[in-house]
Amino acid sequence: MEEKRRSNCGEGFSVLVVDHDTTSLMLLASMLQLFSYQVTTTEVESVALSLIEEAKDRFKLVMADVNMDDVNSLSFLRKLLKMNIPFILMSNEKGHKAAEKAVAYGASLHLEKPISKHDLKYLWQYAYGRPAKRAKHLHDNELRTYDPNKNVGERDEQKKMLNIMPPTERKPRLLWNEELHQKFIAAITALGYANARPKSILTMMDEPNLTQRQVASHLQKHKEHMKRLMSKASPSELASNANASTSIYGKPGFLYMPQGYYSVLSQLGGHTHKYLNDSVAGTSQFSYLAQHSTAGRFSSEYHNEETLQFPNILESMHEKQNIIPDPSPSGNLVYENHNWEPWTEAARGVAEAEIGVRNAAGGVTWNQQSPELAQLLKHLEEEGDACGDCANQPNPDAVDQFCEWLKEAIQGNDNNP
DNA sequence: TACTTAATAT
DNA sequence: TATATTAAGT
Repeated sequence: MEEKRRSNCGEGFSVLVVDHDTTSLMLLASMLQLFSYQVTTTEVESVALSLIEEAKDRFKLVMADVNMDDVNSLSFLRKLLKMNIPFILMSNEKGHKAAEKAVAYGASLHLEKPISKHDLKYLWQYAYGRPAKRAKHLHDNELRTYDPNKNVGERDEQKKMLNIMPPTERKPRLLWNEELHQKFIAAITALGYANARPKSILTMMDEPNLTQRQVASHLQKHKEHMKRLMSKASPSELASNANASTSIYGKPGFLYMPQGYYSVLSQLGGHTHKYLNDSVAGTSQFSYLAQHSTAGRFSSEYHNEETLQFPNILESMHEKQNIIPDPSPSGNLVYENHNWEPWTEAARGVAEAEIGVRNAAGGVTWNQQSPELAQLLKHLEEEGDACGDCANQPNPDAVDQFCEWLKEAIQGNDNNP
């Protein structure tokens, strides 16, 4: 009964055996057949290759006893790796050294000769390894690829063979805590969204333990987040953006600022936002903003009322877009170019949504239904440059100019409903 | 090469 | 779920 169960555990599993020594080749082949493996044999690597090429997916596994100091044999192994065919290396050599060498060349396993039946029973499991990956990691000296699906015995065997530590001792994955994320945001803000590339972000962040890939991954998620925010928060806004325009100061729901004022607003930074929130505390006027900025886990985790990033978003979106007043009599704003990347579009939408405050109906009247801007203006005129703990104080003149513009914007919008 | 995106793995 | 990696394309 034992014999019967053993006899079909390799059922339909096709193995190619390569061994210069005909005797051991035949011996192994017959043992494999005991377990119902489909066996093909050859003494020569080149024949093995042509057999593989004949039917690409035929062999799930290659077992080979090759001379690892031989150039031909090594190129054979390399080709196996390239084709992602797992292979097991066999040799008469004993001990860790041989095994280590074998695995370094990408072998899924090293078997010492003579091969026993016991070695072969679960051979098929090695077909699911990823030799190329394993080999590559070995070269990096960071073996992270234990197969947790292997049973304990095999794992131990592998561990012994490789003389390396278990996965629990691998480096823990990076946690993007708020501080790190803020650093990331600061970097892409400084670079400008349009120029924010993983490499430059990483340089800017100056975090020695951070890798470019990690930054790239985070950047990807960040972009997706911006997109999501955009589609959730203002589903119809892009459409109305495209054609509606009511004054030189904005389209419905939005306030567009000339170039010079972005940096002012940026430098006011969180203070601006905090003021706006505080100043309307208890009113529902800013409920949209609050809802918006805390929607979803990402924002609530990284943003609070004091750390919203919208001025920075505005600044950087401007770098790319160069929004200018249209000199034409219609007075409409135009964009110099329209090649926003989708996610930049999203960032812009978020920023605009937070500057231009919408009422429940989705429209805006700056001075009547959005007292925040008027209050901001009032605040700036009264306290202007008294920015207190503000690290990078805006130029007072710039603030004055901004106030002027803001005043006009409020009135102008009123004049052009 | 460095980058992006989508898909998938962990 | 968040982060990491891969695949495939520019």
